Amino acid sequence: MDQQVKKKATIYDLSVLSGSSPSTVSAVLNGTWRKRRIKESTAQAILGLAERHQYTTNLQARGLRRSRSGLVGLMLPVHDNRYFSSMAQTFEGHVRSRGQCPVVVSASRDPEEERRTAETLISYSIDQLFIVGATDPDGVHEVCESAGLRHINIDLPGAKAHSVISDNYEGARMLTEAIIRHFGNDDPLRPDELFLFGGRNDHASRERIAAFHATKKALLGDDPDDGVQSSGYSPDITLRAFEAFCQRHGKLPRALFINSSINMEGLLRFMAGRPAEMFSELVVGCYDYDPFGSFLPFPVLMVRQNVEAMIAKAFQLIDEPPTAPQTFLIAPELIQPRSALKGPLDTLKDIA
Amino acid sequence: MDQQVKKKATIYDLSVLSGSSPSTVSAVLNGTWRKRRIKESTAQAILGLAERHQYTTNLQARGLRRSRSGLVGLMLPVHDNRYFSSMAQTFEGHVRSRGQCPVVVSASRDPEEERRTAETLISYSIDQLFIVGATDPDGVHEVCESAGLRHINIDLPGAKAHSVISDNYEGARMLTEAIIRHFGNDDPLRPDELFLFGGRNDHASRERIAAFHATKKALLGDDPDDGVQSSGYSPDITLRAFEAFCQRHGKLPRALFINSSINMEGLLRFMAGRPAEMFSELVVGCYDYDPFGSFLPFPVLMVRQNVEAMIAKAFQLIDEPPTAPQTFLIAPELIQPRSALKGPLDTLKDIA
DNA sequence: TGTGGTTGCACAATCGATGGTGCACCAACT
DNA sequence: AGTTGGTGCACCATCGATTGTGCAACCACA
Repeated sequence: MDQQVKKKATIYDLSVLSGSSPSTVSAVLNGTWRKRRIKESTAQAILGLAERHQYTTNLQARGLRRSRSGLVGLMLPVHDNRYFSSMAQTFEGHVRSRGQCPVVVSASRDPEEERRTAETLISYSIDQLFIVGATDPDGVHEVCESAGLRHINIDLPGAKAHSVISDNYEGARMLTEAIIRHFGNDDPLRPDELFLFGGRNDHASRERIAAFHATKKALLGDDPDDGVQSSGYSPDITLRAFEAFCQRHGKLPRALFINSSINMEGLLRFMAGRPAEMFSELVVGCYDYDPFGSFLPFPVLMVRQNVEAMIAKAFQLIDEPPTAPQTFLIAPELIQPRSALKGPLDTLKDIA
Repeated sequence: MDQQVKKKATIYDLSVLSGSSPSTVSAVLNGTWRKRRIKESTAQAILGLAERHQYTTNLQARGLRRSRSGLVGLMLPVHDNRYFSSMAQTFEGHVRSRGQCPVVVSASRDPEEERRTAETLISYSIDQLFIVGATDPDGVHEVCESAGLRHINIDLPGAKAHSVISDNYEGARMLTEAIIRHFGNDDPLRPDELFLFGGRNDHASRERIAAFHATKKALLGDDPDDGVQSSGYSPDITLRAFEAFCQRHGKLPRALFINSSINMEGLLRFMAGRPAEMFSELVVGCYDYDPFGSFLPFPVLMVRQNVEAMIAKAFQLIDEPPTAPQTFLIAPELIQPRSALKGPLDTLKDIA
């Protein structure tokens, strides 16, 4: 029964208790004591005291002095999405294995919020910032740059810092081809039976749309002008796009290329309340992998972006001495329908 | 073209530039200047300077002085799961609207890691900690308590701090009943045709299992002893549980109660590679809601825990003066198959 | 005994902001 | 003239750690 809200022990407390100076205590506790030629026995004594008094370093004080914090930031567009949440999961593993503290925040795809968020993190002297799927990566770059903060873009590239992104063109090419081939030669797909939903004016969408277009043209001979229905990264807008489409055409197309799992949720909303039969012939390709999405009642081909490789590459790059900004492509993988892949959670141990 | 890595401006820089003292600058910049009877014109001058020199407060310094940081922590078991990631999303909204900075980290359901993580966050002087689904809430409590940190349990209750959890008994009761009723009277379910998979020795699992048991008994007259197959919170262990079950019984039961979406992923793994027909008669109830999970090729009844209400209640409690630890139940909701509900992302604006 | 090299540590400045206290100055009033 | 009561701000200690520097004490050796 110690006193309830006992103030945390500081190096000064330990200094008094041990009879050493605060600087000695500090050196012992942060591991630099050999360099400072502190006697082994002194060190042991202080370590013992620290243990007994449950000393923990005040990291704000250390951070202030060293002007870095041991925090490493990950800025996501949103949390609530398997693609981004698996990034967070993977990121955490990397950061922890380096003995630092991960900090994950989201910025809602709002350029203003992205910059504000970066600024806030900088005010806490974070050591590095991983910028995922930013709407305005170069805006965030400015903020980081002027604070001398190491940073890197992931998922969506910027012009002013290194970027690690998935090979969206190749992924979309594979996906489009797989959708088309799925129909075989008996009843082949016609150009006006395959539409792309989702997407926005960002690099990933542009690449995917370009590959979609080119692949359709190459394999089906044509791609009508209205083959792409932009609907941002919003389930509701995507829902409305499907409704509008049905209004115009009387039915859904036979095949869909869906730009992201978020747009895929728009399709779910469209399905809700409509008879399952309406979708029994549908074939869907979805850029992004979601285990549940892979088992829907119609064939869903998915593209799994290689999150582990992207994060690993990003960590490698962020430590290297700076060079001219470059974009690195990571190959994604085509996933067949009804696939339940392992994810970052599988590395955690669990008990039954 | 300022110098590349210009040091950030401090109140001392502005103090020199403005001819005022650092304390005056500080007061102006943190908004306490009226209380300190600083002249309006002085304040304006300093604010102008701050603007021009892109001053931003060093939050580590402020945090050191005030011994709090403006950071609010959320400790999750894992990120990569829609239940927890929607918590993170909702949490962020609340924290930001209070002008603080959210920090989301995961602790892998490992009691040791949970305590370490809490300790790290405390070392950064976070202001509050929301502990979600902790394996050892009371262990984390000790750590927080002895640092005088306000904290609250969510999803899994602790004995030593307030807890906000979903009403697992009632949720599981509704779910079990809905599964049973789903079969109607033509070909009613028999007691040995409904099994529970997943779960562990935590409060939520125990409640759900109890309700499952009681409801089965009440509606079907009996519940055989092996009606519950614990498999922790791991897709792979759950997969193996399904395989073992099939080994023993030659087939899956007609109906499944699945303890969480993580265990549900175990079912997906079991489905992968097996013929779809094997599951055409299956009826599943899943505790947790996942939009994609709701549209699987067989009926999936789901229980959506009311994340928004839980987080809101938690924020309310954490600000109240402390009283004896209490557990608050939040009613979950039974979700019919093929439902695509709105989530926290729907509050974000998006452009097409 | 004097010189030189090590050992082992203490001293003190510093990181940037905060907030209690004190004080000069001026106006108004007795 | 002396007292009272604002105004408007400056001074300075403080939060807890880090780190460059200085210096006694001791040993060895000539």
